[in-house]
Amino acid sequence: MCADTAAVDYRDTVFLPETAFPMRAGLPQREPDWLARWERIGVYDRLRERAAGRAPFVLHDGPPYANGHLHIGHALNKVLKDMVVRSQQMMGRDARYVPGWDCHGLPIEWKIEEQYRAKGLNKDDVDTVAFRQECRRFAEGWIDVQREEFKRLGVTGKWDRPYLTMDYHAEAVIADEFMKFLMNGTLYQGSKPVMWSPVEKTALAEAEVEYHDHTSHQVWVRFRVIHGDALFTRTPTDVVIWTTTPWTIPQNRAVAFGPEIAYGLYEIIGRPEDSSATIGHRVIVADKLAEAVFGQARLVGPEMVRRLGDVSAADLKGMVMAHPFRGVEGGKGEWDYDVPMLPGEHVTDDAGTGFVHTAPSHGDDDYQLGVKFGLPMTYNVEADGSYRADLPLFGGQHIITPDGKEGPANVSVIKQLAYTGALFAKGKFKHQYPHSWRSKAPVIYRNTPQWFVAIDKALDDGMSTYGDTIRKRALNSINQLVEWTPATGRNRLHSMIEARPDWVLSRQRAWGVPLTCFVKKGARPDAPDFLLKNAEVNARIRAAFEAEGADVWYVQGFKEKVLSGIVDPSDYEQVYDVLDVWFDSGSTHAFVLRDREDGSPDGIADLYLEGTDQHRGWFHSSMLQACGTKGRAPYRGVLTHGFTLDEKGMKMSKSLGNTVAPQEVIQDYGADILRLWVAQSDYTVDLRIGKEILKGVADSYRRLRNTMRYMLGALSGFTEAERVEPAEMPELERWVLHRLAELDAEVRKGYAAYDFQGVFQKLFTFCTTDLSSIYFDIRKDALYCDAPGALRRRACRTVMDLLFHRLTTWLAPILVFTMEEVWLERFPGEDSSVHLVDFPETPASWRDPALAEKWDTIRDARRVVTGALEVQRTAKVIGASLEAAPEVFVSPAMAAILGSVDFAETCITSDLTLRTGEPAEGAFRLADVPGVAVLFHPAAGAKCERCWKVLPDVGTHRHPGTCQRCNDALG
RNA sequence: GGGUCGGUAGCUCAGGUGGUUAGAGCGUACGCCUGAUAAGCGUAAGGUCGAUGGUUCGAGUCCAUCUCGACCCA
Repeated sequence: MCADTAAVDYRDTVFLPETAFPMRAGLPQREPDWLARWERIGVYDRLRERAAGRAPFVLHDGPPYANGHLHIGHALNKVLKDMVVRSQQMMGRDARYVPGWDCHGLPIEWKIEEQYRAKGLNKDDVDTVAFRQECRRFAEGWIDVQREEFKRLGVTGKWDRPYLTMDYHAEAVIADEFMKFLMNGTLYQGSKPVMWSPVEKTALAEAEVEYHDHTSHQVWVRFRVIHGDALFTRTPTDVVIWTTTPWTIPQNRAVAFGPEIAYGLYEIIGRPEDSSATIGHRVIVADKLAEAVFGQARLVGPEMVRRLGDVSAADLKGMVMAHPFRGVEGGKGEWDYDVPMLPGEHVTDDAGTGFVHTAPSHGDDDYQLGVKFGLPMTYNVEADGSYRADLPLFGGQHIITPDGKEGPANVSVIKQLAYTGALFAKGKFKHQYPHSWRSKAPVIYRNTPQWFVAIDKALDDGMSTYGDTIRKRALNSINQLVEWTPATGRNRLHSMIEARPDWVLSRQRAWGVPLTCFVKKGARPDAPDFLLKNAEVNARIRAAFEAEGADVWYVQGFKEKVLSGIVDPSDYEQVYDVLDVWFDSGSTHAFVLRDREDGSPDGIADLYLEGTDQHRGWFHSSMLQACGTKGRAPYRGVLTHGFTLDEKGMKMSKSLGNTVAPQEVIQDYGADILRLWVAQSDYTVDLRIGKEILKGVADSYRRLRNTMRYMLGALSGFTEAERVEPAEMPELERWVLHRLAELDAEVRKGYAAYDFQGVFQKLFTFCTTDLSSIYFDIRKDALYCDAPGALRRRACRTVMDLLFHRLTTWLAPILVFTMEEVWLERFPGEDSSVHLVDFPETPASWRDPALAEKWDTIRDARRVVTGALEVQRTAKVIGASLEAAPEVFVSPAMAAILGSVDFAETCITSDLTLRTGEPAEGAFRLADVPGVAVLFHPAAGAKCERCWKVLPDVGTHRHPGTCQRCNDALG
């Protein structure tokens, strides 16, 4: 070749990949366009039409609370749901998804009250209906915001007609469901202490209080033993209790001791000058705490106190004390009852005296002990934090004043204790004490009448297939009727339901569905006619709610309207408590699954999917509710996911500054990256997210995107006329088809098990290790350089087409935007969408395990060849593998295998020679691939200017500088 | 404080009923290619499997304790 003869540039004759599909996605900018497009086409509704007649798959949405922007946990939850719905649809079901919102409840009520206060208004002065309507408008506002945020994640569903717990129909059904409990006899009125804010005159949930430092009074109080062993009664003997809430002393009904704690009997033998202690009196306290307790009363040292002996649990059991105000002047006999000594597991000797003053109306442990031993509840404290007016000595005094300050009650009680001689010691005590979130004022435990559902009451409702009580039905459902993902969910819910007490339904609130019932005036709660149970009344209530919503309950004259003609309205009182919002959401199965045409045929969902916290929440309340009204669980499957944590596995919090907002991820990377993060994570445990993790996800995305892009480029101009039947394909193509058949089964199995991580990991690894590094790499030569009509090239393009259909659809439930982009690049059109198609059928005949095994062997041999080339590359002998023509020494059996395929092509070398003889000296081997040795030789000949292979015949053809194949291809 | 769950390479994850040098992909480093090019291919480094003790011939895998973290309760 003459130096002045410029090499011919064959670049334009090579069939390079051609595609407009950009390497960089630009997801944040472009995703909204696809969303708009889906909305225009009406993808969700169109799928419903097309899927008519298919077996339904109903994922029932757990309603998020309509308050505030979405956080990453919402995003995780909705994306998982979306991947379930989309994959089930594409596997042939009619997968419906009706999103919902939880609308009633305290947080919204607060926001409105806050607005009132800002305007100088008081909630109590405002008409309830007007107040409720403001709450409704507030919820509506956030529903619109959240709906847009959910849609932006690419979540498909019936967004234009979601369900709301505040829909009139929903409110009617919730009331109706409640009345089922009224009618079946499980509803009863009881009372229990709840956290109560005297300032807001309302009960608070644990989540509504915050703990702050607070300085309380602390008192040590003597309870005189009046019955028991003579040892404790013949000489004045006191049991000493310690409390930081002196105001609860008038409500004392018992003293609790710890059965495992060591107690001692102590005699007072000395006293400081100004002490009120009486020499000769005796005191019982826990030994471990004795020194500290006597120290508080300034009785220090052996000259003041002497230990007389042990007091055993047997001594204590059966002991009876007098209330410290027994017989007090002006007490009018109020406290002349006996105070029993009771064993309590909650008592410790870590602090106090080893004895716990028990006021069943003012503490949870106290209440439990009271239930266990039948202690009477007291009703001494009013809603405004004052003692009831007719309480002797203290009537009307405030514990907490209306402006949140301490009232006189504590001091009055302490003075009275001192006056009666029961005050052993007193002081101040700084500790963490619950305060109202909103008013920041201290709260108290206060006994309040509440409505309960008895979960162990036998029911006679004809729905006892799984048990005759709510609890039995729930436990049997958990064990027999529900599939749990992951399996640990079963035990979790089971142990909770097994141990739970009766369900408290009532909240003293305004924004909710009222407990639609009436009580007989003057009747005791345990009287048979206490609750009005009348089907006609119920029907009227339901009809009224259906027409006008639950607000009508609060309209003047409603009681008369629904009761007149049936009973005398003046005989009954209307209940104004509202239902716990968990009852609302626990009833969604009724007004969504049962009542909507896009619900489920039997009113039971195929899947409930929520975070693990919902074992205590929605899974739980839905279960109890349905067991009372349907006799079984409202779901066949429950999937739980973990919580989202920061990169280090720590909880996210605004104060730590480690939060990741979905809006930011979408803005920086796009929703598909967020979805891919979900798919790459193990949702059965807690999930981590942060900068580095997202960067990794974006890297994976780019790798995958390029694989898709290459496929698109390779398929440029592909027509059906090129298609080749598998039987005519080279083995390499048939091996890819085999892999597709394998993957088809794995993908379907994975999606059916909601194993998105497994599905994605398998597909991603396939794209990387099988396609990018093997199949695509090998077939570049054929794709670029073979003549368009060449069988090998046609086979490759056919396989590319089959790959395209499978990969785009298999990945569509995860990467909803990107797969649509890929799909449209090939199938543009106004109505075109990957989301309108199913996973393609993959012929079982593509499976060829023998071929797969053979290609495993070939790939092992290939690794030895590449290894040998790598040595030469490092030694700068060659650069590209096409510069080599190695000699490969193998066994005859291996030679038969390698000889049956184009092994040079497989290794991307220009030539290759198989030898069955003894390997040459210095041949390259790999330890884990025995029986294969490779001796390097440079390829002989010249580099074909078109295909870059180095071949001997280059330059001998009509087209200068080409090899035979390229010369022919050029025509 | 109680119940439940989890802690395997920098990251995301595999590792049935205990058994040879603990795997994959990504990332990193280095090299190649420059006709997938803000790409592609190859090679390599990287893990006392949260810690300690125990059962066993042998433990990431079983048991106990501890530790860290999460959720739900108190």
